[in-house]
Parts: sequence; structure tokens; C-alpha cells
Amino acid sequence: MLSKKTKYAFHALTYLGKHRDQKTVLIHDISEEYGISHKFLENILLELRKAGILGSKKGKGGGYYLIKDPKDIALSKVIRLLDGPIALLPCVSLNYYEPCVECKSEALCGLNKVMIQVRDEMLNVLENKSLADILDKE
Amino acid sequence: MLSKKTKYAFHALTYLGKHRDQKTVLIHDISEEYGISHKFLENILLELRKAGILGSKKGKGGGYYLIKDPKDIALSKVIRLLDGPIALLPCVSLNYYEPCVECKSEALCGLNKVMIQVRDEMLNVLENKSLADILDKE
DNA sequence: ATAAAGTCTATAAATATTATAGGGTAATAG
DNA sequence: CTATTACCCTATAATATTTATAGACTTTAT
Repeated sequence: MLSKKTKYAFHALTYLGKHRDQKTVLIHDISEEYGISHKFLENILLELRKAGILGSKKGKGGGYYLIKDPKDIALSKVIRLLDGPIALLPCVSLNYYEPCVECKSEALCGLNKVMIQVRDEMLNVLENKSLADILDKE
Repeated sequence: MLSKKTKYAFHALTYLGKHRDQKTVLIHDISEEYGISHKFLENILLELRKAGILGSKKGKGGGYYLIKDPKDIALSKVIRLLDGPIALLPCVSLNYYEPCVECKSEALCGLNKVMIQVRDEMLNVLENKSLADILDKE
């Protein structure tokens, strides 16, 4: 399951996507809309900004805004940023690979093979769907 | 990511599948093979037995054995048993459904829609692949 | 100047996962 | 028939992760 962090990140991005007419959106407005703790959301938006997905403006009249076209924000990018690996096993992760300590040989591991398939099916959706697809359906 | 519990369950099932010529297999032999704590594995095997996947025999000469044909043990069943939901969001889980508290309407949630797709792609592999497929590849 | 609003780092609280402990029960061998 | 083996079961401890909060700092508009 996705962490709340990731789920909240998607909600925030959706909100920002819906309010692209405004220059900036307050953390406060997003946290109100979804009942998310202001401070918790603050950290999440900060990560999204550092990752180059959001821009921000300090001071009075400041806030956050989308820095990219929604169609260029792949869902996989958001998940990896906040949650880490998408794959179900570390030995099968493209971005967070780690060998399984108990595993003698990955080449001879049947579990490894099938989990590669699962990963690829997941990525087939998550890499190709973007924030734009979420916005389309709301 | 899958928990260690689930990963160990798959290892244990694989081991049992490879030793179906024997009447029973000791917890000890499996825990040795994969370097898993004996007591931790004990709990896992117990769950698999209660779920009707394994059988056991007490006392001297006892141990565990597969009670089903490997092709009838879907990977999804093992994951749901040890880890719970396969879906990435509770509002999209078939077996562990829960609404998202922050969500006003599932019907109008774009995230919900796309996560249904991810779930279905995952299940497409996990429901149709079985222990037999893992064994085939080792 | 002052108030608004994001920045940043640290830490606390809550929850979940992983691991251990130890007595109980059944089966088997001798 | 009793000693030993091996699974059964519940509770709890240890650890890790996730979620949430705190507070001082910086920038900007008016």
C-alpha cells in the first residue's frame, strides 16, 4: 500500500492542477480541503519542490504552484520520491535495487522472475499515466 | 514492498515444493536453508497451515508438507494471507476494502480510477501465477 | 515595520514489523 | 509407558517505519 505521504502528495498535486489559474496556492487551502495536518503536508510539498515538481513563492501572497505540465508528471515519479521502490522485492527494483541476503543466486530464483513481471505490469501503468490522467477523471 | 514474512513464506513453499518426495520437512531445515529465524518461520508456517495451504504432523518424524498441488497455490493468496491488501490504496482493494477518510466521493476521484488499473495489472500476474511457476524457474 | 508564508531540522508519538520466549500437545520409538 | 521429538499457541520484547509536531529562520508584500 502507498503511504499517506504519497497519497497526500497526489491529492495536493491534484488540487494544484485544478487551480492552475491562480498564481499560487496556500498549503493551508490544501490541508483544509483534504483534512491533512498542515505541518505534515508542509514537509511533503517541500519534497515535491526539491524534486522539481513544484515551485514556491515565499512571503505574503506566496504559496505553491505546478512547475510542470501535468502530463509530464508521471505517477511513478511521485511514488518513488515519497515512498521509495515500486517493486515488491528489493532484488527486482530498478531504482532502489538491493540483493536479498538469503538468496544464493538471483538467476536461479523463481520468485525473482515472477516479481519482475509484476513490476513491469505496474510500471506499465505508473510510468505512462500522469497527473493529467488523474485530473481528466475528476 | 512485500514484508519479510511474505517473502519467507514464498521461500518455505518453494522448499516444500522441491521436497515433495519426502513425507514431511522440518521447520529447521527450511530455516537453515534460508537463514531465517526458526521461531519466526514457525509462526509463518502455522499461518499457512491454518489457511489450508500446508499440512503438518506432530511428534517425532513430523514436519510440514504441501497439501495442495503447487499450481493451485496462487501467489495472490499467499500475499493476502501474510501481508494483507495487494492494492496500493485501501479504496481500491478487493479483499480489504476501506474508504479513504479524506475522500468526498470515490466516483469522482481520479486517483481511485488509476489505482484500479494498477491493481488489475498486478492481479493479472499474481492471480494467474502459482507456486508451480516459481518452481518451474528454479 | 509588520504580518504573511514558505524553509529547514529535529524530535516525539504512534504503528507496524520482526523476533523471541516458553509452556502446551501430539506422535513415535524403544 | 515414558522419553524425546516436533509442531501449537499466545504473549511480549525489540526494532524500524510512518505519521505528526515543534519552533526558530528567511523572504516578500504592503
